[in-house]
Amino acid sequence: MSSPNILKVAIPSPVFGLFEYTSESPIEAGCRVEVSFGRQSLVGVVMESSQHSDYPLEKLKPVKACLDKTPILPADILSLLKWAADYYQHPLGDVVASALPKLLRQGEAAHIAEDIYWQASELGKTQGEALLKRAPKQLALLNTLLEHSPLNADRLNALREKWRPAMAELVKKQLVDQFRQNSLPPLQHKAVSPRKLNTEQQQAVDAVHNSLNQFKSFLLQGITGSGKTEVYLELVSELLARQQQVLILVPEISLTPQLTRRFEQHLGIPVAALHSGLNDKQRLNAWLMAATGQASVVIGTRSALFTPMPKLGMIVIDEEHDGSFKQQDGFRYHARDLALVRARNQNIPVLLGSATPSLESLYHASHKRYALLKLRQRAAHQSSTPKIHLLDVCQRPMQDGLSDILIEQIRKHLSEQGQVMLFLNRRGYAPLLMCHACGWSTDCPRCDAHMTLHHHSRRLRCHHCGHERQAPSSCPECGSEELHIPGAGTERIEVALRQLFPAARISRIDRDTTRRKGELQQKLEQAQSGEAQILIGTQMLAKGHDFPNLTLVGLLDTDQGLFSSDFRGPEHMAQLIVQVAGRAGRAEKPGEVFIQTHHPQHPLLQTLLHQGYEGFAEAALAERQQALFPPYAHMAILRAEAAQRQHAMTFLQQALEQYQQQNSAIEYFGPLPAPMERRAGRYRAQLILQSENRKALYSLLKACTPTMGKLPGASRVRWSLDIDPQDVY
DNA sequence: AGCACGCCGACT
DNA sequence: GTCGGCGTGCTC
Repeated sequence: MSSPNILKVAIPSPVFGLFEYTSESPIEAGCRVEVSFGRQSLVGVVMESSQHSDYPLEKLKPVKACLDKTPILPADILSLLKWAADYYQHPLGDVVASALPKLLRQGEAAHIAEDIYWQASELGKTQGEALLKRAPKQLALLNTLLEHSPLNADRLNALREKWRPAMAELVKKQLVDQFRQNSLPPLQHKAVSPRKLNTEQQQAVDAVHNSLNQFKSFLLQGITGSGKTEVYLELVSELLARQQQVLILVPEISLTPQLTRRFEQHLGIPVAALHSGLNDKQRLNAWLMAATGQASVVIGTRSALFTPMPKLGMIVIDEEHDGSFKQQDGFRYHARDLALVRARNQNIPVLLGSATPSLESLYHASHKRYALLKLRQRAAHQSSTPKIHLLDVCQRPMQDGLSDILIEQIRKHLSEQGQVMLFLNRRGYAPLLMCHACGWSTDCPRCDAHMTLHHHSRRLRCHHCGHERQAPSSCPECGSEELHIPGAGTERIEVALRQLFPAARISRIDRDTTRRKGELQQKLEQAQSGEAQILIGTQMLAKGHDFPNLTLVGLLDTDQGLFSSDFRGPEHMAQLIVQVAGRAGRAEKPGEVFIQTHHPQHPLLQTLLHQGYEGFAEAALAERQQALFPPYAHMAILRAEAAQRQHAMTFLQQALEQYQQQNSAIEYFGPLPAPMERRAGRYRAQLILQSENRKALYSLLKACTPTMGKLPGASRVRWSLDIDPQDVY
């Protein structure tokens, strides 16, 4: 009898380190195993197998079952996950779990589900047109099949509506063959029309092209409308010709469907999309298609970074400055940063694209860590950069957050058949309700925040914890009926606009009006078709959408962004302004942008206006350097929340003392209560760690984090460590 | 995170 | 006398 195999297994549980099990037969790293863990049964992933164990052999349990014959996570993904768990100091089991689709986490078989496919038959190909003269719907469907076949229900739904009755007829007439199979049928590539690239686009393509099959990072900085997507398309097409795969990461607010369609149309191949709109089964299928190499292109949000791709040749991060690449809870990784690690491990290029690159990326570009590729020209159908006006609203007549000048401009642009887009980063009707007689206001009972008034539902809602109640019609403190409604949110703007422009078609796009699935998509299409004349929305309207008829953009309140307490506040504000300004204007219709502010002399606005985003970035980076903020220093935040303020603070104090015993070159700020201390009834505090020496910070955290839970105060708090935090909130 | 064990208050 | 509150500790 040979000695049993010892497996080191990553368990989906918040404990640091691996757990060892025995197995009669050897099991490869990357396979899932079912194991008993304490009293529960869990699905874990084998990370290593060996013949030796430091743990007493008789205490090891045998694995209950091996779920995969071959690894579902290949060696390159396993090593990326190990690296990430170490860098972000997060339990490996949890990290590994986040790389798997839910169904695989639950132990489902790693097979692509059997599906029904339809394909034009020989008869259909030759006789279809003649036989279907009097059945135009069936003929149209048959033509779709001839162009794209074979197709399954998912893809047919994407291409046509109400196709099932016609399909049934076609099958009955034997013009279409129907068959089941559990893998994607061989793809039919359709002819791809060549893209016309301008000089800069071609130079960008060439630069990346010359670095295929080696690790190199590129920052593609292209102003809005300069055709970054064309560059991606050209490169992807080149990689497809080399039989390689491409991974494209996009921000969370769903641009995926548009981009997916565009890639499918231009490349003539199905693209595996991994975004929030999928159900578990679809997600698993898309993941498996990528992992088996059947899907050549994967477009997905943050977590798609961990998709196994055996022939990966390039990674693209679109809108690389976007905050949604950073996970904000649990395993707090940054998909853009990890994409660089993956590309380096696999020796492939990585392309970061943005009109407004993050200051980090510009910093890396200026230190030659990234090659900078610039697209300065707008494509032919685009107009020159729009004209930007700072609108000083001090002392000006305002109506529900709209200044008289802006209202006049809206009127003018509407009369000239232009489309208008207004931004306000505050949803609801008004940020609070206030008693004119006694000063009472609608404070949330569970948070240090006001409850927002929602006019339509006559309710008050806290946007931080979800607490909700009926809006009172008189003051609950003094009974006065004189309730003051200060400030404006998107809902109020919408109401005001409907009164001012009763004939205009107005569409509001924020979290309240796009709650249901597909609603955002539908509203955006309405906006793109020009059906909506005035669009009012929050940030979600700002991301990457093209509105062909848009001539006027208004930013209704920039002041909150100018004085944000977060060190990234100015950067985000500048990116928002540049991104939305870029949406305005076309060749025949120049665009105009109006920025309402009480602080037109603010240096951020002045620099941005006169020196552009690059001038702003340079100034902002100089400020970061002075204050020793990232990217000039490395930062981590230890956060804690508890039912009592003192519990959170005490725990962080204990952690600080533990850190200080290590004697590193680290600066500490805190422990301090969080900027909004109370949220959902819990008190939050934070301890900021900062150092110019990344290694020092890393080894300090590595030494302390795994035992952090053993501190005496730890049981009273929920704590988390955020490496390279996005926000200092 | 689960899920136990464990030692003190108000119920049939 | 028990049911159950959540503090504490462990999981190969």
